[in-house]
Amino acid sequence: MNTETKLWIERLSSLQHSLMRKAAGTQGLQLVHFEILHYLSLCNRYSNTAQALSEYLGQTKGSISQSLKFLEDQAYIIRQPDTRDRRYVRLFLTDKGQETFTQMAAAGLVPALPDDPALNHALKNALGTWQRENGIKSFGQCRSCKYNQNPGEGVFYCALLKESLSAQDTEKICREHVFPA
Amino acid sequence: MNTETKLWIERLSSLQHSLMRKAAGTQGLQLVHFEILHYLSLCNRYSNTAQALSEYLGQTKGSISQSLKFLEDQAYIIRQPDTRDRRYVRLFLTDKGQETFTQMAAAGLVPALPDDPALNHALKNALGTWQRENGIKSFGQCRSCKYNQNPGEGVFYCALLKESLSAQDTEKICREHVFPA
DNA sequence: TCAATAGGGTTTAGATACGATACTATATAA
DNA sequence: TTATATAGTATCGTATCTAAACCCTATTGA
Repeated sequence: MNTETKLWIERLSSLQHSLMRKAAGTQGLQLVHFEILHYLSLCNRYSNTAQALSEYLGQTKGSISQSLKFLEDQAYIIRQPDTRDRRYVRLFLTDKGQETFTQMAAAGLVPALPDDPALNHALKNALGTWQRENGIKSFGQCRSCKYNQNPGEGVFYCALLKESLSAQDTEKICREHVFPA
Repeated sequence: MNTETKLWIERLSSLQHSLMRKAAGTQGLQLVHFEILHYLSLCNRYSNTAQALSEYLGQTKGSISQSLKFLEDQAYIIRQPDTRDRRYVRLFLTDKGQETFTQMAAAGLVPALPDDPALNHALKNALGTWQRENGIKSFGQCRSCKYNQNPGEGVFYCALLKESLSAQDTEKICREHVFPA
């Protein structure tokens, strides 16, 4: 069993946690609120639900539901029932929510990292391993998903959900994301 | 600003959080208790204090103090005042604490990662950058610290605390750790 | 057709973490 | 000797978290 890699990830993880907690505090928000706004600014149109958030953040549905209630009361997000499958409640950032998140991110409160392709590659591998061994969702970008197809120039297609995607769509993170084998 | 690297680290971080929370739950412990036992099993003899734990886990002293009280009441750790500087209270795992932690770790409840030297190297760089730019402690192993010297075969010396270290000592993580420039 | 099952979401209650503050005690510096 | 800095503890109010029970909707299959 390797311990060193986990050590570094744990360390980076707890550092990022405390730094983001501070950043959220400057806007009168809790860490989890910042994380939710962050997720909603990243996820695609299939993944903007409470359940997906619960899986992404590793918290129970109930806890997420409470946080969403707070964020809706404060007008950071809106909740809209899905018209096709009325079990789903779709989540959207309001202008206020988008602006608040952008401010926090742009204020440099969250530390930047050097852009290292080798690091990205290695982290992807590590996450892929966890995903395979623990049955956990990876929430990667569509363009790194095994279901993503590229039939023409700038045209993409999701073989799982059977819908066409724009180039911009493939930058979003998705609940159904699976790494290629 | 690079976003992709941070995304992967956030994802690995929240995954590890929820997996470790589950692992702790199997022993009737909270996540923070598991993290404290973990830290105490890793840190060197200069770093086994409440203050160091507070810095390592990014939580307030008060919160850590409460958790330590619980762990001492349950006989997972003992607290001993330092004889030289009586402001310090040194923390030690009891046999029960060590055994409990070993069980959780060995049960495979915490996912393993592939041992990737490139990943370790890249993570070290990222952490070093954060450390320099945010004045945050890295808590690395002594053998990767700029104060660590190697005057002879298997003999090490800490130039900061001016004490000699064994090879085993240099595997421990230290509150005073600083990456070389 | 209609029960059975599964999935998404909410609510509630109890436990707990967290930040802030005040406080004690020890060591170091001026 | 006084002032300052550091380590730790105790307490209180707020808000989060988990777990469990529950509701609603969609799908399955007999």
